[in-house]
Amino acid sequence: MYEGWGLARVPTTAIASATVDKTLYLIDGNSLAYRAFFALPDTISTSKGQPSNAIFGFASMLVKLFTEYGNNPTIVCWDRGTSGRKEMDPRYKANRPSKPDLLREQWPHFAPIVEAFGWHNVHVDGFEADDVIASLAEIARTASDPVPVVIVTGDRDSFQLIDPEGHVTVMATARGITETKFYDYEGVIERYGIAPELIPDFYGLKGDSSDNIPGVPGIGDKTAAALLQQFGTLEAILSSVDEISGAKRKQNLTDFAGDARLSKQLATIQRDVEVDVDPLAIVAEQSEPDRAKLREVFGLFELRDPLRRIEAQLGETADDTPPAVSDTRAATLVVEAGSLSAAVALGSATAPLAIAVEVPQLDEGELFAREQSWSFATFIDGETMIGDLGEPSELVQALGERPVIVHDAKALGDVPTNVFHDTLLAAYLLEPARRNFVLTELCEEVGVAVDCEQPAARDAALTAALADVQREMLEQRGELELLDQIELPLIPVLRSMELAGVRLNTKTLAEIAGRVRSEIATLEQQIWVLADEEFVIASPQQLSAILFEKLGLTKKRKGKTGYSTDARVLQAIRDEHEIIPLVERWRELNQLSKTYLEALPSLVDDQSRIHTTFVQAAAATGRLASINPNMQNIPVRTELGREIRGCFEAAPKKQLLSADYSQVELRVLAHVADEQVLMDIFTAGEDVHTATAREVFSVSEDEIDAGMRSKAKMINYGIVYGLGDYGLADRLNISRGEAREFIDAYLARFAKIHSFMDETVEKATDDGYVTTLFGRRRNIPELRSANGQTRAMGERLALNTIVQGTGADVMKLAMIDVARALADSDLSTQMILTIHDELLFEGPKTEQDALSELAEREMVAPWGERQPPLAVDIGRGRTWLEAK
DNA sequence: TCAATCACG
DNA sequence: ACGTACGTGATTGAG
Repeated sequence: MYEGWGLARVPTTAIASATVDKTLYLIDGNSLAYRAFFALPDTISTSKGQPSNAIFGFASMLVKLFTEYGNNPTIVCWDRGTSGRKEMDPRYKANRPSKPDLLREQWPHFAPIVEAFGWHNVHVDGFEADDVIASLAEIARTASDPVPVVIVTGDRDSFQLIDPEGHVTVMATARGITETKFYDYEGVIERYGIAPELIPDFYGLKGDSSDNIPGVPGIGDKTAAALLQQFGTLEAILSSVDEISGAKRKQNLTDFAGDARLSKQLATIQRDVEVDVDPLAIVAEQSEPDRAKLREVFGLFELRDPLRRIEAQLGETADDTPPAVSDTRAATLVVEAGSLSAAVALGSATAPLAIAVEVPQLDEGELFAREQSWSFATFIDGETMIGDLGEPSELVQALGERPVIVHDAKALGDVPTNVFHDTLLAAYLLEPARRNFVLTELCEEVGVAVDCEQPAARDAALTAALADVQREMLEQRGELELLDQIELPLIPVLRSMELAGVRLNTKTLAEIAGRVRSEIATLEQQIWVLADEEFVIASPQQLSAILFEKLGLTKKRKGKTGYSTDARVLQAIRDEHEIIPLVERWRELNQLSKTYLEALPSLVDDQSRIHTTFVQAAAATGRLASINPNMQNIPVRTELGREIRGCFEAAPKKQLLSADYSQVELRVLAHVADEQVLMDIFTAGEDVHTATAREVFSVSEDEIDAGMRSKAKMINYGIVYGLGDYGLADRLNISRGEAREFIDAYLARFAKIHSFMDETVEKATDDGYVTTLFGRRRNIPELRSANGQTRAMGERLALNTIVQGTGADVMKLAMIDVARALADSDLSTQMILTIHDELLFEGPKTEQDALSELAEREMVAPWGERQPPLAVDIGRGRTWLEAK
């Protein structure tokens, strides 16, 4: 038996014939399509929300065949009814559920994929794919000059077609679809203990539940194989029942002999079906894949990786077919070298000019790019000009007020004054859950291509063409305004915050670090003593071995690799052993030490300031992300965490001011659900958690204790995240029933929230997506999953995306307004950080009163007259800790 | 490269 | 039978 796809494992017949003859591949299309569908999550879908998991899996399989076995003559066979076998026994395949809707939708698209490879689709009315395969294989096998055949399928009954001469072998999908096993004659004997031609007898005895073949009761894999080994065939077994041990088994074989014979017939694949293609002619012909069609069909379903793989393979075959071009304006490009000023003067001064900068490729071992190694290009109306730069900011400078189209404007360092369109941000709005936004890939997907050798010129032309397509798509989705009014104006705001940075008191931080390091060392020794051995505390596997096996503590949840040792588990077993509190403390200190105390000091500039990078195209909900370092998760909750946060401070003679929205997400929820009770709570300026406790527990204000408030707080957060009773019970340490009662009480008291949730889910399931109050859209393919758990996830995503996303929209608008207001004022204060619902400012103390007023005003402005109003809390101080 | 863990909102 | 609240990024051990 051969495992895997490796070329080295192709049966010798295939290798020997590769130069002279060719191997015929016969693929069971139905089997592969079904396998692909069930092996891959049904949340895989195109950016338009079309399910594509089966298409992806099916195409991946064909790509694998092509790239690893070469372009062999290939015929994909499809079912067209089961009538032949159905007439024998109406039970046959009777209990098979009909094709799932999500698969049915994808069904028409398999055949074109096959054709794009230059391969053939075949079906015969009244027969299943394996009958057609068998008949074709028979022709190939019995030809005067036999053609080797490889059958590709997920169904085991095809094994009966394997011949002892090695002409016919089976490549069977194993786990998933990408993994396969090769079976030849010996391989089947090894696996089943019987020869391939006895497979029908085998199924006659044991039956096949998936096809509803009855078989003989009480006989499974093992017995069937053993009996066949002993007696040879089903008939021989049935006529020698007397020799078989076991009264019950004897009886069954006698009583169900008819069923067994019928079952064998049902499992026997027909080899004499008339097929109107000649496999030998197909072997003789020399078909080639249609590159353009491959790009088209793969592009249609956004099969990026498979397309890349097949393109790489085709590239080696020296095919010089130019890429398919749907955008003719960009098709021909005359590259001209020019001066910077000439390049930015292309076209009319008010028309958007596309630009691209070529990043210098560092040679191996080279740490810095050579000077003058940046090149750039500008493009408009088919005209392009290239040139060299010292750095990108020269180009940005020269552009002045000229409207610009660019991919990732913020990455240029200096942001052009007038960014008309950013293809990165547009792509993000179109597919917010996407992870990579590579210009050339985005272009390929929408059918935009440019024939041009010069990289910068090509990218500039691509950017221009892509922008046109994107603006049209955004317009149709109602998201163009979101780009023009929010994402684009935000770019320079973010860039100036990145440049400003935050000052870190490295001296204080170093003191803390030293203290923590020694405590960690002490803890480590104590933990090792208690464990009676030295081990890597940071390894969950080793820790779990110590805690749960060596010390025998109570195991709680378990994950994929073993028992969980996370904070909640440790807290639950804290009293069981004195090692636990030490581990908990070690964990806290080690985490903070590694992530912050040790890492941050190396990131400061000569002003002792840290500069993060805000990623505008990261979070599926519309929020910003912060990297290198992440300034949005600086500690604050624990004592040590607060000490660390206290190390972020204002520059000398300056102060920090923090302005954060109070409960934005709950306010957004109250608004979008139009829930009057919740709106009233906010309008009255009440503490929302206390008020929620009052409403949910039906008690008066003065009966509410801290415990009730914290429970209400959990419920409030839970609602925003889409909680279930189990989750709430887990967090509140109460029974599931009690949690259910709380949730029911909440939804009864805030009835509009309940109906909003129901209506949102219903509409989102219909549409396939949700939108925020400001029109930001996110596809939720999970809602149409056949899996209930996945659907439940989709429901939570739908709700949460509206609330979290609307909050993000509001904050982005606020940042733009605040930045504009600051620029229009005579204040020197700078906005330096954004942490989802908080803005951090740094400036002279004398400006803080004016700043407070400005920040509050501009932060609530985007919300307009909506109810309930938004509220902003403001704090001031030398350090971030004091200001919060 | 992935899973586990934990920092934040 | 299974798994259980949304969104991120950084670090680490292990395969």
